[in-house]
Amino acid sequence: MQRPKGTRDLFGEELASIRHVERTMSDVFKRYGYEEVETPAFEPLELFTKKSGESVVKQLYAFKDKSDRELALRPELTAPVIRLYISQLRSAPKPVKLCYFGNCFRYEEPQAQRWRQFLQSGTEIIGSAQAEADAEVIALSDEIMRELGLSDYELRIGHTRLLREVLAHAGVKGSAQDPIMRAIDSREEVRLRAELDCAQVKARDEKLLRSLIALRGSVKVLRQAEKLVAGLPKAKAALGDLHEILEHVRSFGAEKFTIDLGIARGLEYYTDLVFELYIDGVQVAGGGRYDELIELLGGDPCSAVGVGFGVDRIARALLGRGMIVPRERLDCVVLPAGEGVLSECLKIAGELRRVGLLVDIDLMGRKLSKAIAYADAQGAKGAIIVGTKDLKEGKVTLRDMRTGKQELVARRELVNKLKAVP
RNA sequence: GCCAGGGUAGUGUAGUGGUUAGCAUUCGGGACUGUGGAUCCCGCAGCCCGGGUUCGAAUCCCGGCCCUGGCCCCA
Repeated sequence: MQRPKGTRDLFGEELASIRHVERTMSDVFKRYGYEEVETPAFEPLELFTKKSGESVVKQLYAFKDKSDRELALRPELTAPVIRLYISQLRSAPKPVKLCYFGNCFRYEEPQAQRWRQFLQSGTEIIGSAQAEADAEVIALSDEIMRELGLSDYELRIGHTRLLREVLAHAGVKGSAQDPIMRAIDSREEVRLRAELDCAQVKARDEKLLRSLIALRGSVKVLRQAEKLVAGLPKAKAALGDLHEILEHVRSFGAEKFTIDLGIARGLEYYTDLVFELYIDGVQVAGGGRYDELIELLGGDPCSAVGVGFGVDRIARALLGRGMIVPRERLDCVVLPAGEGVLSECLKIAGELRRVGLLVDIDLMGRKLSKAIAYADAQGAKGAIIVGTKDLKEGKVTLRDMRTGKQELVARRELVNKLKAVP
């Protein structure tokens, strides 16, 4: 039997790396005051089509259950978490700060760093329209990367409302902006030109737009952008928002970012701030503000900002750098030597495990020489050899697997003796 | 969905029409009936699936499945 296409079996170093990433994220989320939530792996199909339209159905694992309900495996976690908020937490004290981990599913062709089932994590701040909320989400993302030792990541920050206001000024309104936003996001000159022609954008506005999306760099580019949109108060306000967010980001202690006004995230639900995080050219996280999604999904209008992380991609980046998570070593392996000692071995293993030691025991009925080789192969620090003769005298042999030194220890002292060893 | 390159024991590989499909490693056992990492011996285990061509296919052809990567899109 083969695995379904685009899925993976996880074990060994790779799984250890993923768990390490999850643990680190979980710690940071908690430190920032987020509460963990978990939602079902499948949801009503509508939850995902509402925000992105029918076009996403072909990238969904959508199906009907035995009662003809239209369902889909979740392709991402923001919409389910927002659904949870609307149905269970709408009157919780604001802001509602949630974090989550979970598998997501997309029916796409697998390729590098892209699978049909993958792990996402993330956070959402629901109920705050303040710039400091946007800034906290960015600061948290920065902190996670630094905590993981991936401080050479690239953080790009942009603002979709800025671009949309410029388009609105040029006479392109509402959803007519979407194809243009996608073209901007693709960074393909030809495609953008075609879309702008199609929307009959005037040369002057096109020039303004092109100048804006080409802006990239430090806070200095905000000044240039301000000059460009001087005559457009709404666009200027969007820039002011971005400026304020970045001030707060710096106060939070995150200095390392690039302003990139060409980030559009066309298909997504982002309304204002947008940001993306890259490692070695691979996007590992993305986020932003989405002030319309909650209403779209049937809740009362409410602002929200959040970030999603590609857990597998981040774990892969760690492995790619040789940053392997050291495996916890067994404290000892209990080895029966001779007849009639097995039950005593099982008792010893139980006692040691109950005081928190990492203990294995030979379950293969091996002879002592093979059993010691097994203990060695498992990387155990020590072995406890339980022999017929020693046991009759109420003793067992304690062997240091590294040095090979052995000592006889009274059976009664064994637990305390081992507990004392660091 | 499309494009390119691939699929031989658990892992890594040799094998281009006729081989008991070889090697290394891993795993289990033994030499070594209470002492490991060495050595030697034994054992388990494989041609992705289905058709076709042929006296004969791991090998050639077709289809599918899966893998690696690219397009689209995205984590």
